[in-house]
Amino acid sequence: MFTRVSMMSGSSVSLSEFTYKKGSEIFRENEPADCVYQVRTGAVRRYKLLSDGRRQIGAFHLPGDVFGLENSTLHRLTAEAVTETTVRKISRQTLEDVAETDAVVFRNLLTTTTSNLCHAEDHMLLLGRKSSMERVAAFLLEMDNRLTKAGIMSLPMGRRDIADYLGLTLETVSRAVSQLHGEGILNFVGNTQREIVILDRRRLASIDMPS
Amino acid sequence: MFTRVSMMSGSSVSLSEFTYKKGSEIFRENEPADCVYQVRTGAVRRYKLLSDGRRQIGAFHLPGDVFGLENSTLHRLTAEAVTETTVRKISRQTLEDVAETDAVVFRNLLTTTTSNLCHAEDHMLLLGRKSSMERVAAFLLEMDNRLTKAGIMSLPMGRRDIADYLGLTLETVSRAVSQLHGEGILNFVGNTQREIVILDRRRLASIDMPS
DNA sequence: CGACATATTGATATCCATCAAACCGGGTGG
DNA sequence: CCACCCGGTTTGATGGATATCAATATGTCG
Repeated sequence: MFTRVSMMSGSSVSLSEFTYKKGSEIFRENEPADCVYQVRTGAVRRYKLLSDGRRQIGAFHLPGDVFGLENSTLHRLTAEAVTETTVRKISRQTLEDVAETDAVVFRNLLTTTTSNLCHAEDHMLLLGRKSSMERVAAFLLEMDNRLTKAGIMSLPMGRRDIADYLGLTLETVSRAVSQLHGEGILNFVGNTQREIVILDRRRLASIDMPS
Repeated sequence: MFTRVSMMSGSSVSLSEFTYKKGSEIFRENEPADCVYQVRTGAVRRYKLLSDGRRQIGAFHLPGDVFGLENSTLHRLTAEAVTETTVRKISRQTLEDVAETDAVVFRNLLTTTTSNLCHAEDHMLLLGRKSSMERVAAFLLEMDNRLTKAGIMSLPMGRRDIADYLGLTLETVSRAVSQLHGEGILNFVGNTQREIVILDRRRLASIDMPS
């Protein structure tokens, strides 16, 4: 479970792998941020809650993504495994010690944080200004880019998670997907509603970004 | 106009001050990101546009704030002066050279980026899940924290900017502010609608975060 | 004072949330 | 193997919050 891994720079940090069952919590908002994580398999949702239960998922993390890097000593969102998920866990302190002396590691920290910021900025535009159909189209294209293999996209998350990511209700998401199916833009494969083939990326993209 | 400023660490970088007239553009989305900026006086809005004119302001930057730090070589939002604004401009290359050898400077870069991410994460919750009244209350409290002097908050931005920040229309913002005024939670002073006294922060906070 | 920008207020429309019911697949146990 | 249940999804009917359209008011600047 413990290994030593070089960080492309001569330095190395110890890290360990963990597996989380579907739905289990990885860390909670306002918990001490002791570790940084990298997804190996599965998927993670990071979200904020209001006291009455309203939830906003800020990001999904898929294999390769790094998350849990915080400024303060506390996590600012809760992280949960969407499906069975394995992660690499790196002690924050260890990482910072290495970063202190290794500019490449430090630059990677900055790059990771900046790309999270990038994503958040795009997502604010979606949440503040896009229609429900535009949101769903944007979501499908995002996931298509990140996890399509052999033309089939197998979504790890259910309609509820998608809705809470897009700032919609699950019914609205379902209706939008049904409509796209009816218009021949996507198809379902297998017997779950989570395996999707996008037939017409061009048309999806024009829904996302109306010209 | 040019000065040398120590960065709390023995290093120094050259920087220069610029003034932008109300409404003028500081940089545009997808322009090369050559410089990093710090607001000295005034206010800056950073936003994204859709092709049909819908606008989402991702953040307002007030005196002291750093903005324009990007991952790639391109800016990802457009920045404009909300009012007459002066900024300090630092060459990105210079900053990176210094950061290379000075861990304190590098850490400041990371801290700045992370606090921008922090703000974006809070704002996604607002945009995705809060009602119009909750958004306006949250906005007033945010601005109150950041720029109230002597009990009076003088908003640099108009209703249109507030609306585009909150993902609402300007009419909805205006109605919410009027309602808060009618309920005795805030008052206007002077003869503009931009100078506001918050009379009851407790009540505003309970609107923002319903318990 | 007059012209223009900005803000408020009112009337109506629309998109999406809410409430509700049916559907579907998967697992469990008889 | 089938009956049942259960979580997740789809689909339908209705309502409500906010957008839109429009008019008036207020403030700013020449």
